[in-house]
Amino acid sequence: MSWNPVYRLIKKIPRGRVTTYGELARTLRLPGGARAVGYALAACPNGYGIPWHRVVGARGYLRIGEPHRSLQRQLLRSEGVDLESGRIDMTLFGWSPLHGPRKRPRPRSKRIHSRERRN
DNA sequence: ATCTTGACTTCGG
DNA sequence: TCCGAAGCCAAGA
Repeated sequence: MSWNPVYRLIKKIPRGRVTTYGELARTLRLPGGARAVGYALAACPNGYGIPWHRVVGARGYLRIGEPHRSLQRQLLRSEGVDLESGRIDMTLFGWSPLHGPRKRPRPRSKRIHSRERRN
């Protein structure tokens, strides 16, 4: 079970961070794509310390149905992941197995044109 | 073999 | 940014 590459990778997700089904699928190059990850998680065993709750949809929504959904909310909240808006801000809490924490986009400034290019 | 369903993502309007 | 449609794949019925 926990020798499953999907689970192994999920174990690497840091506390307070989340990643997506698609990201995991891409990383592992799963032919089945994102859905395959969903299937793996549906069969996810308990008691192996697999932080299944840190896997969310590409847009920061929880894809699992009740009653597990509530548990996932609670677990994420306990780690400091903000869900108040109904979805997770991936620019803040997203994490990639390959690239680590997702880079926060530079605040869109209004005065871009007056900026001389550097580098 | 066909159809449905789901812990999905991307694209176009 | 929001929403529906389409693409996608494995499992069950």
